[in-house]
Amino acid sequence: MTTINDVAKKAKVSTATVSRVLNNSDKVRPATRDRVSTIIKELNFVPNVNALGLQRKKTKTVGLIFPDASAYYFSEIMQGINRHLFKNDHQILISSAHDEEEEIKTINGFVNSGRIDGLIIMMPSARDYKGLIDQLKNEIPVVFIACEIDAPYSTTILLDNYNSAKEMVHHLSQLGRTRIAFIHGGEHNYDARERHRGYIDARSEYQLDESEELEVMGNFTEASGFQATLALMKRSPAPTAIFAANDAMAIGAIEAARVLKLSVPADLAIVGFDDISLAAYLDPALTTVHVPLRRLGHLAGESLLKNMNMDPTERTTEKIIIPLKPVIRRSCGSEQESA
Amino acid sequence: MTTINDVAKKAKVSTATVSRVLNNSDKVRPATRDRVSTIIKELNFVPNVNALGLQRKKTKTVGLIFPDASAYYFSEIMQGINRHLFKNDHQILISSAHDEEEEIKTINGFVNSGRIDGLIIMMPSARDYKGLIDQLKNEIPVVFIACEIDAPYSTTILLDNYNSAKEMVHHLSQLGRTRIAFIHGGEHNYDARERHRGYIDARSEYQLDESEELEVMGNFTEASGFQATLALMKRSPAPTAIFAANDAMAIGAIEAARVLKLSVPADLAIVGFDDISLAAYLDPALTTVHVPLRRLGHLAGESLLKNMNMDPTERTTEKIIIPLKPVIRRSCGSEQESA
DNA sequence: TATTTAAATGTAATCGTTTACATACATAGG
DNA sequence: CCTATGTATGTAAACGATTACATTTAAATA
Repeated sequence: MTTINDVAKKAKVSTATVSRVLNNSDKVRPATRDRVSTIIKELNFVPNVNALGLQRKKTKTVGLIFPDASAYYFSEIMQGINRHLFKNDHQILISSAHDEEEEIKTINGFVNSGRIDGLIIMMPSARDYKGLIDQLKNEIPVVFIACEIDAPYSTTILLDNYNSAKEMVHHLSQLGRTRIAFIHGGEHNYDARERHRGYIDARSEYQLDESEELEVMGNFTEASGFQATLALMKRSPAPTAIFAANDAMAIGAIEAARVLKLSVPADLAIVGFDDISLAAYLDPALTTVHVPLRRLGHLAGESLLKNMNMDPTERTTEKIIIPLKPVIRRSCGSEQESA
Repeated sequence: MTTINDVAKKAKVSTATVSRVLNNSDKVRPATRDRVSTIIKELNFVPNVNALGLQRKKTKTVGLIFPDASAYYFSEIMQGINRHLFKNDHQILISSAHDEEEEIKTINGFVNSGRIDGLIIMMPSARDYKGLIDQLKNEIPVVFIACEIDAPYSTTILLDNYNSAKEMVHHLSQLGRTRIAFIHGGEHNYDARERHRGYIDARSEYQLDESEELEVMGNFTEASGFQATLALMKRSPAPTAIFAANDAMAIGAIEAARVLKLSVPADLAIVGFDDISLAAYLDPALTTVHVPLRRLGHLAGESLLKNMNMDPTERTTEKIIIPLKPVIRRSCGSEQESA
């Protein structure tokens, strides 16, 4: 690996001068600058990031912690983050962990090792991280995605799951469905809980059937949506609509309806949440809630970068809630078709 | 940020002793070790990675370069890589770039900056990287995924796209389909090209219709599969089967068939490639080729780590080809149903 | 107890940058 | 031609760890 010394020697200048050329700061005589630049290119010299980090206490790297599961969610969000950070010459260091303990250890390592300048935490299943957060706040800026953590001096980005879920239930009720079932995504997932809460509140607000029988637990997979639907359709009276907490489960539900020889939406309306790219290509096309994942990622990257370039004393606590729009397609039994 | 000096001072020992405790090497008196360890925990001391990297010339970080698109592929593979590396206490630095020029620059930066100890390049659209590869080989170990690069001293992991595509065509021909169309994934994608090659060779090998009319270009999206199918069904005679180069396009094709009031598989068999999780839940369930992405990622991580722990002079050129298995479901018109 | 020997600890150079400060050089003014 | 002044360059100390080598301390031996 070529170092600044190699360049300095070959250019017959001191390392200080090379450094000045690299950072195109100060006054360097044009002739010298050219000579040094040429040699830098000649030797394909790239400054050592460890030395840089040690000296500047900045690494131009942000950490990204994400859960094991939710690969789809993750990759889309990450692409959004990456686009923005790449433009600003920053790198992303990723880590996913299985349990909370591992996560805390990882975060601690990230933060206190001088490895990163900022951190994005995507942890829908987070519980109580108070202690950790207190550590975080003075060190580096943090952005939380889909965590119901009330962390000072950090940014939290949330989807407006609650209101969109309500809106979806409202839409179903407008179409005359009064017995609406819900397939839950998992007790330990923030988004799933919020969607469920919206469902529950809407149910009572719009005076729909409120039996507990209408709620069943899934785990965000097609298979769980399939099983859940089989179970739900054994209730009597059977539900006339199913609201799945995500599209994958809705797809499982549609398949279950097919197996049960039920027509969707005539016999049973089915709606999902996420608007994955193929939702429009299902039969029937799936009514769902569109979640702008790339934009979410973009916002996260943007907010983080902003805070990284800010004096720590000026940082504020920010909460961004992204409104979501239902996408009405055929599976809910609505006549209209919208983009 | 607490440093080794803070620890040393508080424990009334030299930094050398603290370092020895950290690396639990050498002989440190148990009493001293305990005292130092306690203080390390007390101060929540984590060694600075930049200092470590500078000194040890190892960063316990591997780079991962991936294309802008293929989010689904990417996230699955990445999870596979991450699982393995996390266990071995390594971090992943990711970067995606738009064009080849950007990619080369990124790689150059990664390799020559002392940032990473190994590199995984996922670049199905790679063309001619000879120059770059020559740079790479002496620096750090590299694993290529889905690149048809013949790089010495590196590992290349490929899917057996060619043979599986042939097998799929063979299967269709066995079912009596002789006019099989192909929806291409894109000229600049290695996997897509290989699948196409398999299709072409199978077509001639099994004496099927070989008209050029039967090939149409897509771009791996549902929408392109949809459009491609509309176009294909205008040929006369129309194809009796469509082989889409990935599942997303197959889904688009199924939807197109629906619009055209064609029954799948009776009128038109449709098969895909990838076996995404919901393929089994489509109507009809999609016959496709299963691609073990996590395993691919795992293999990549494993191979890279192995090479990183190897004396550079002992490194070999390795090529791993992952065999793929067709998953026969209903969309091809086969009676049998397999896992 | 004095001496040898081994074990524990400390000192200081090193890794590759940046940057305050010191110094050399060039230009202009007298 | 000499000095003043500003500009270009060099010197060396940091950043936070590791580690050869030196030194101190403790244990073992006589």
